[in-house]
Amino acid sequence: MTDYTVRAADILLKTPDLDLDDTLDCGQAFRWVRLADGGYTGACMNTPLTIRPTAEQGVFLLENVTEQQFLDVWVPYFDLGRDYGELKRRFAEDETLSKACGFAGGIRILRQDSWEALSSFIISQNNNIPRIKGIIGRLCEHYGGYPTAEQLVGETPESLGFLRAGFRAKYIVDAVSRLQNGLDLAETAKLPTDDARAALMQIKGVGPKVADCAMLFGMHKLDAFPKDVWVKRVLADWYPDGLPECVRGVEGIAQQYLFHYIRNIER
DNA sequence: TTCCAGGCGTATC
DNA sequence: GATACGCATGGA
Repeated sequence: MTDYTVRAADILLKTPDLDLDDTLDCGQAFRWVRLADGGYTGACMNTPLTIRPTAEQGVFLLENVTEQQFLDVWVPYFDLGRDYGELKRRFAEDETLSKACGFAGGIRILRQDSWEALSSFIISQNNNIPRIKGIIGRLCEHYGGYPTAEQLVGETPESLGFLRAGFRAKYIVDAVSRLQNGLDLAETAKLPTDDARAALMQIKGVGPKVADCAMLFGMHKLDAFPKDVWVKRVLADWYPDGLPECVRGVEGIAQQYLFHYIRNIER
């Protein structure tokens, strides 16, 4: 379902069901910057990438990427092993989901680094997307890339004042401390979703919503279903009796289509 | 100016 | 367990 060719220092990727705006600017990752030609520049932790659409539908250029790097980093990052076409056909039996998939059919769930996702969504709480991007931008500028938890050891809410993250700074500090004292995100990712959620919620500032975002976007646990203010509206308006059968096991993917849909039609 | 944002901790019942 | 309120900051 996904084909690619090596072209000089670049990779030419041919894949259906990917749209860069839908996937890289839909509120699941906060570091991708849109370029004038519709391309994006960003990174997975500290592996940088510029990806651009080409004149041909469904064909993308990944610049300065080796074949090894493509296979090791970007195939998993863009979840290229999963058939989203098949998924959308399953979702089509539900009227609202069908509309959401029609609105932005090029959404994919990125496999982000677990620490980057966890810390990003700690920052996201009671915050808006432009400002989340600002805080994370200052963080990366200061550390010359997204800092690992180890790099943040020794920081205090005061020393992180330059982020202007407000009350969230102390939550980042607590997360770093937990990771230094036995909480292992790679091990947590192997737990059943309910157990992983409980483990993450030991961190101050991590409630059910942030935990589910960390699991969905940073651990690729597709049954995690983050309920933010927008998704609560979706549930109240369209699914008062619960989610449809067709999303079972991949509730998180459905969540992202619905989140993007309601955010863009209700404004 | 006021309201609100990909929520959560705390107090209170 | 449910509900009410404060919280840092800044975009709209």
